Amino acid sequence: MKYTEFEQCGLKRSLDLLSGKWKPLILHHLFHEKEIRFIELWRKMPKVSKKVLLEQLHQMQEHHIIERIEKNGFPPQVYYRLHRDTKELGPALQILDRWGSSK
Amino acid sequence: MKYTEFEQCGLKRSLDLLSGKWKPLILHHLFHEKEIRFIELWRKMPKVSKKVLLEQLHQMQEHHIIERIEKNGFPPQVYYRLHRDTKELGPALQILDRWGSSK
DNA sequence: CAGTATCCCATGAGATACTG
DNA sequence: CAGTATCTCATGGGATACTG
Repeated sequence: MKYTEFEQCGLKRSLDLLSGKWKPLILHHLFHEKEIRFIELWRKMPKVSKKVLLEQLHQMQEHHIIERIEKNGFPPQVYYRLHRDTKELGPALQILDRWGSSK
Repeated sequence: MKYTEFEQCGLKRSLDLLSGKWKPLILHHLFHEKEIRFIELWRKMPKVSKKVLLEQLHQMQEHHIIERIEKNGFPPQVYYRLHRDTKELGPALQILDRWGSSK
């Protein structure tokens, strides 16, 4: 994500990081469940292809918005949860959630 | 903006409405200045084409995020300001602004 | 189960010129 | 000054099949 002199606006940065077709939904679920297994998350979002859901998750990992936890064994078990820093956003996201529901 | 059964999440709705390449910046300016003339706003964002800036503004109008005020005369004078409802977002956007600056 | 590899397409946004 | 009209292109995301 490029970040030039004219885009040094924290708000833009945040919205860029949090937007994306499925990221808000992912956040929504992770704020409710704390830790979700990949397959569970996928089931809650039936219209995304696995590829795209993984893309979104990987981007969010890169940006330290979520964390990936792998538990060894077969079949593989992978969980996702919010990153520490992201929890600060709780109050903000709640306001947005309410505001968005009335729009 | 389509809004199907699987996307009925206020957070998604909000982020969809507020994101867009230049919308966060527009919000940033309007939260600081209350009312800005189009040409002024454009000058503060030198890298957008007029067409695109207008597109973003018009979408934000449609979604009742901002208001357009036209003052008669020639040359035309058009101002933009936040819509009432949008001001509720102040606290949320501030959190996001701070968070985004540290990312 | 979790993740990759391909191929395809719609849409957002850039450049530029024009108008009332 | 504010706004429209064209044309162009990158990229985000969809469908599907495959792998460790």
